[in-house]
Amino acid sequence: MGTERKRKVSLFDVVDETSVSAKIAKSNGIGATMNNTNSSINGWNGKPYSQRYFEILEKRKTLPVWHQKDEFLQVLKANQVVILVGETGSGKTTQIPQFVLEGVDIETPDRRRKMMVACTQPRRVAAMSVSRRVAEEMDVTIGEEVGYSIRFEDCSSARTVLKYLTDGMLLREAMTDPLLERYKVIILDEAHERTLATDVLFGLLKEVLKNRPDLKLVVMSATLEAEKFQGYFNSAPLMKVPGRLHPVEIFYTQEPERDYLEAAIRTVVQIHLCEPLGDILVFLTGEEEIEDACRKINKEVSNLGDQVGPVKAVPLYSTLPPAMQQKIFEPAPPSLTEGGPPGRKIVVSTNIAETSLTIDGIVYVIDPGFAKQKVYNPRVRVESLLVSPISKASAHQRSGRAGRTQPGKCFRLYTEKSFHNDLQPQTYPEILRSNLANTVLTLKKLGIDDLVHFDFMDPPAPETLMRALEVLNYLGALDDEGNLTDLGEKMSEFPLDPQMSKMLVESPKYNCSNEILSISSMLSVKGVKCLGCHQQLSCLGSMPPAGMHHRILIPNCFVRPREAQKAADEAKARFGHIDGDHLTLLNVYHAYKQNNEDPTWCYENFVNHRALKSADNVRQQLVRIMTRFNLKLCSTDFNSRDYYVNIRKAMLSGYFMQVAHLERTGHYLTVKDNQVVHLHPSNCLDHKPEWVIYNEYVLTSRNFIRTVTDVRGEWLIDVAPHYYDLTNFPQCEAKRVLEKLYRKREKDRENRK
DNA sequence: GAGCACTGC
Repeated sequence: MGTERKRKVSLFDVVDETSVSAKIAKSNGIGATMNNTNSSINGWNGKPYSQRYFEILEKRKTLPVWHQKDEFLQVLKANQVVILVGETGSGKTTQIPQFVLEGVDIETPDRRRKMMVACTQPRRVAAMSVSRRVAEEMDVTIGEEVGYSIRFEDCSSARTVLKYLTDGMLLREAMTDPLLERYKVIILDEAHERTLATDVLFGLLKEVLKNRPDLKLVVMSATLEAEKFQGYFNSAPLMKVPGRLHPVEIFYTQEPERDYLEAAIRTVVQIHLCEPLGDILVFLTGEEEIEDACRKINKEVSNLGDQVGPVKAVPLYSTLPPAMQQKIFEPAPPSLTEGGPPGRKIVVSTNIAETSLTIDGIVYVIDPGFAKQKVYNPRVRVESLLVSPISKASAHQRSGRAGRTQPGKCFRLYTEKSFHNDLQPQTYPEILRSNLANTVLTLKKLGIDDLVHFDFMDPPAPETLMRALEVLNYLGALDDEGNLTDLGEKMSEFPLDPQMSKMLVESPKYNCSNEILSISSMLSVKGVKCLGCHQQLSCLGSMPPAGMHHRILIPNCFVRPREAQKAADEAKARFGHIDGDHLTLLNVYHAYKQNNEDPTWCYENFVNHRALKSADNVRQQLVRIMTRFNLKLCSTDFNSRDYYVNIRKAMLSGYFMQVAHLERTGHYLTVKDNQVVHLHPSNCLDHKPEWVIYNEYVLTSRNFIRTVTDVRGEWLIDVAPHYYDLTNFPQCEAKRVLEKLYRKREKDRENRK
């Protein structure tokens, strides 16, 4: 205990910088080489430094983190794990990895190859853009000494010494390289976001560090949670880097607000009337609410007459197409009259503006204190979205958005008392809010056998883990002892849910892996709903003219513009397969390929070209994995009666736990769980099948099952007899039907004899 | 006859 305390304190002691850097330079190969060679030559690629390098270097020297370089390297040298806390603007994401490269010896006995430094990011765009920036700072070509790796794109080479990658990607790498032996230092950035992948990496790295004394870990985080990290990593030293944000004044309401939407709009108008120039950022929970608020804001302000400056309220949410998202970067509208009051831009956004997207020029933030958050109910195995209060950390992050370019103000639409008493300190980490079937499969593949004693920073509910183990056991990925089976090994390699991976691995047995690949890919692309005209969506046209926004719906890949609903429905009907939505998706994919992936064809047929292109991309990745396992790519003859039957049976091999039965009352009940569900109205069935297989269960205005296909009761007992074992089945109508089917099967067998 | 916080492999 005494030594730990001493170690922590020493971090904040004044360090004699010259002696430290001298020691560091002496103690390692790279730093020494770089210091000793002519400073006009880049030690990484042997080329002379460009003029730009020195220009950027001057800017780098002004970053807060720059002044703690020697201190950081000293701490890193003395410890295996270092926790670094730095607020926005400290420069930690770009600079710390470069410091590491200077201070740590990455040479290997094989002089031709060096070890790497990895820096993880929760988002792809960040991995890409930060690595580009750092390559520029180091004056090297992106993809050479500095690279990045994200799904579908590995921009790195044998020369790469610093690699930015998504946290999910590092986890994938760990599956083939369990000790992460290519890396000398791993930096987990944005650790406070606590993504599922980061949380799994925490536990995994804690194990790996024991077996790799030469490996070092740097955990970088933005907020208060640092002490929790410190506790988790055996009192690793903590270093703090100041941020560079302007001060933000916080205001609370005197009384709780009954209607936060109304209060938010009222606050926007008040700011606009009373506060100096500067743009406003409003946080709301979802698309519908955001569009509504934008309309109301624009209307209310224009009703105030021309004594008041004009406003432009722009929506921002992830499913808005990129071209529409660009609108948030347009300048505020000019004053209506010469010398009249100036205009103001108002961005109304979901949580996307909290972390993923930064908008400069925001001076005012309005925070009603809510966000839609994923919750998982292990009992019914359903994930759903709930509007719930945000955490203190989240509120802090939101207010910080007001101080990026100048001092700002944040209006919290709740009382100060409520902030202190009601808000949780941190957002519940994702691992506590998710279905963990896929995570458990990954952990098993990573060699973690004892999940109960795995060192999670926040252990998930035992019931969630039990559910995950149960699902994987039913799927045959784990045996009864909980060990990974050969099937499970293969399944874990697919970047998909276990049900879908199982269906893919089994599909050659049903002689339809080509078709199952297409369906899986189509199911993997998310729907895009957006505003704008049809032209724009089809990727053919440009932005719609101002004021010409129509509401458009695209479930999965289908486009349905409000002004052409009938034509769109007719187009969809042409692809429709009466036996179900999965088969309809297959038809769309086939038609897309037959028409040479032509965007014009997509436009004419009301399908989203972008979605199909991305499905095709996913498909190629899945094909590569199938080929690696020697899983046959095959199809049943299209003219055979079994063509669709085989596909539907193959689907059941993975989704036999997602089946609903039509009761005599006319309602569907999910099998075993006996939940009342309704076919989602987007389905293309022309009848109500007795048994349906569904892709997802969504809780919205009612319990819906979405993307459904007709299956036969007989297939259930053929494909998944272990799950449809009636000795372990709740009393219900479905059970009685299945009993009959089993009896019929018995009789048939006797007759044949 | 309805509706999608945000990521990631």
